[in-house]
Amino acid sequence: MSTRSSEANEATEPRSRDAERSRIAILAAARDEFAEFGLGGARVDRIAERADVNKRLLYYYFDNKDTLFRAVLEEAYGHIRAAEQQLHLADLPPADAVRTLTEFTWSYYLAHPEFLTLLNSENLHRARHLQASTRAPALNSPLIQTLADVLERGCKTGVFRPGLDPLQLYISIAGLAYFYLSNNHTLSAIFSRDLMSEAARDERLAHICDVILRYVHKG
Amino acid sequence: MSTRSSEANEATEPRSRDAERSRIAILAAARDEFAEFGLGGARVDRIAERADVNKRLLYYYFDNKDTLFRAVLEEAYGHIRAAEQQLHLADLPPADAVRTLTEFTWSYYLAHPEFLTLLNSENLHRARHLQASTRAPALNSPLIQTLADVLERGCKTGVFRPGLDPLQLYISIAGLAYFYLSNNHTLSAIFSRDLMSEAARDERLAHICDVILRYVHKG
Amino acid sequence: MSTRSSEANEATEPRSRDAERSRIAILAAARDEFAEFGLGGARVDRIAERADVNKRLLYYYFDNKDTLFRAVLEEAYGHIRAAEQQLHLADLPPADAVRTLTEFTWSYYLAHPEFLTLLNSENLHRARHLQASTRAPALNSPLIQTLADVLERGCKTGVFRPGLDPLQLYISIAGLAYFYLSNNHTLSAIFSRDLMSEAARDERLAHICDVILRYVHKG
Amino acid sequence: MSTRSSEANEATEPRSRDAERSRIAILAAARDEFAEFGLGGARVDRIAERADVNKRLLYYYFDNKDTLFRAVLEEAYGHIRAAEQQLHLADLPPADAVRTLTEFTWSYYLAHPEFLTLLNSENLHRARHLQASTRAPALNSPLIQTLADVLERGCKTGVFRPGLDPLQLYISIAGLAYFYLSNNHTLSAIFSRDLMSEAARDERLAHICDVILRYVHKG
DNA sequence: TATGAATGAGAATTCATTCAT
DNA sequence: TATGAATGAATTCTCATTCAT
Repeated sequence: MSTRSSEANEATEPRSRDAERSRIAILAAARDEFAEFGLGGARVDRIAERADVNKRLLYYYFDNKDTLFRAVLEEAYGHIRAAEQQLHLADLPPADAVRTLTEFTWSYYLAHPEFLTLLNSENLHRARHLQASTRAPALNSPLIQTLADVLERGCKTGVFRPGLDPLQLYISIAGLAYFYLSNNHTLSAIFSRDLMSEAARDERLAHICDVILRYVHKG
Repeated sequence: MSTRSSEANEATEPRSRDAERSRIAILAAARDEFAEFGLGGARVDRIAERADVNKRLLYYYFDNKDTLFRAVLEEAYGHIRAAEQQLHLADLPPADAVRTLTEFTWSYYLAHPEFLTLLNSENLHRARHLQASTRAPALNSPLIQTLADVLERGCKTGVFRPGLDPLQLYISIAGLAYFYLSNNHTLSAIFSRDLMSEAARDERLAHICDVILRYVHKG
Repeated sequence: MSTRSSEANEATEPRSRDAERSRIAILAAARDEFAEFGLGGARVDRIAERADVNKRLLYYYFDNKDTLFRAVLEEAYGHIRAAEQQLHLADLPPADAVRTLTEFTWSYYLAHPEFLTLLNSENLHRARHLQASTRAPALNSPLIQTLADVLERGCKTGVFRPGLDPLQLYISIAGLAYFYLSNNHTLSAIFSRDLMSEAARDERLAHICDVILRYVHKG
Repeated sequence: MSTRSSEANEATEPRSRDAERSRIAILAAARDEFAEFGLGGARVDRIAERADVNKRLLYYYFDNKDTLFRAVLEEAYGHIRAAEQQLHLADLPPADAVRTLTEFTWSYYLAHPEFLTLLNSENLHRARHLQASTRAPALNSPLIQTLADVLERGCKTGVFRPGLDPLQLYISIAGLAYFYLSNNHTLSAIFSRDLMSEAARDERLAHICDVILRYVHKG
């Protein structure tokens, strides 16, 4: 991200490099800890340990546990938004765009389980960290607009039904993947099935695509 | 159970000394506390306060916080399963049955937000309380079988597509409602919209029904 | 002790029998619990459990934990004193009497490890239960007088040295056995040896007898 | 370690912030508390008070009460072992060496009653702290070897009997002193005598020396 | 004589955070 | 920028004991 300073600079600003490294280590450690135990269950001591920095340093960079959680959250949102941008949905035929988004959502959640638990924690706390975030507006998914455009294109070309709401659709795409993955432990326990086997996962993705595409397609 | 004294007497009784009542009060208080703060954030002291019983009594009836959480969880599952049974889906035409289940799921989650947060907590803990529960197998939703029957009936009468998987369908119905309600705080924050207004809620339910019914219907 | 009532009596005093049985069960359970965990570590709940009586009953028969401990202690002393009486040292030749007492002391401690831990507990508490005991004087070992007689007899017949102090001798006999058995765990740990194997125990007893008899014997 | 400020300054320093000093203060306080009340009866709060440090600090330096007890135990053993080394028994004539060790043991136990109660506590807990101690092997009394050498020397010079076992002898020397001092409260209560008066103590030491020396001497 | 329910005081331990350098 | 030492306020849980029948 930040353009690393040249070696010449290194001599003059040796500490800024370490500083940045420490910050990043702390954030990564905090993300893992919060993801694993939730905000309430996370331990500041463990975060420091994971980051291999002195606990006091956490408070130097971040004011307190909540601020740190907010930073982790912002980064998590930033990360998925950046990935979404890479999909370039606007360049795809409408049906491909919807399928691509659906598959991406599933894959992202699967690859980033921490994102799900972070969101669960934040919702338990009524999104108060997000509300306190100045970066929150920037986290607003521009995807909704992109998706709106896709739906409109699809409608005009006659492949999609008219009147589709991009926000509802987005939430549905997310929900179909999120619930399965986030609640997989209770679901597996209740239904005595392994929902995370490769076969089960493939089956679920196919099902989700089926649900979503049938929903948007005309006729 | 015990012959409760008349209502007139009840007011003057110094302390209940009614085991069953105490147990129930504790469970209800614990459910509320766990729902509001999660397992980690819940405070035993507050549960006792909410239940208006001596803190020590919690440990008399339940061994510890985890056991109490498990009891709450078992009761929560028992409650929704009982409600599901009341739908009598087997007695309805297939399409009505699917719509009824979808609406019920939405309504139940809406009326019982504690169920969602309890499940989130349990998933954060990898369903370890459920796994320790001897009552877990009984919590297995018999609904899946009922739903399988509904789908088969619908298929035979030509209104539903063949090859539908009841478990996938059930998870989708749940997921479409769950995600919206459980994550409403972050979603509202990110999209700067009030997703819980009556209009928004009605709209979401309509959308969900639309998604599900289009998915199951033939053609 | 108490002459059990005849069957005829049983009908008229059925409860006194159960009562006595409960008392005895409590005492036995308390003895085991105190022996295993010490006074501080003993748990009233566990004593009730061990005795298979309601916890409230402990307080019916004994006022509190300390009183119960005192009763256990008194019984323990009474038991060893009674056993000592059975030795009939006065009827034995002096040397035999000393050896018999030494062997008995070792054997008794070995067979009644609870006696050692009870005494340790009581000493940790500066013998305050014993001081509060009205039965304490009766626990005074009449053995000291008997031993004094034995020593005098031995002295007169020329087998023992003159001037031996029966109390010192008694304490030495006890100490040589007590320390080995009471501290066997730390000794075993420190010296990496199993001091409680049969061979080790036999060896110790032989050593103790050797020490004591050499001490009392003339020349 | 850290250059301690002058004594003049010491008085004005608000809080020590001297790790080593805090650790030592805690250990000393813990030793006294454990000695007085046993492991079970000791209170973490009181230890902190005695040490004049924040209770939380105990957990900073020692993980928990058991670990603290182990540390106290290790130090207590280390202390007596160090003192034993100072006796230089190898440099004394055999008979003097045995007498010196006997007198030292008595004196040490008399001056360090905490050592006795600590051992009693540890034995009540079946030496589990010692077994968990990595320093335990180092606590193995090298005295046994020294004593073995003394006995051999005495045997060769004809003053001691052959075949004496140094471990048995060591345990006997310890036991004769230990029992009298550790159980002095119950013994005093039972025999209605003050066993701790100066005269009584001198008498006991003389008796012990007599017993031990008669045992080792030839003829 | 017996018992299930209830409790206040206190126990060890945890935790986020600050101090002092 | 970094850190070891220190802390107050909880937090879960325990324990002997009493209540009410």
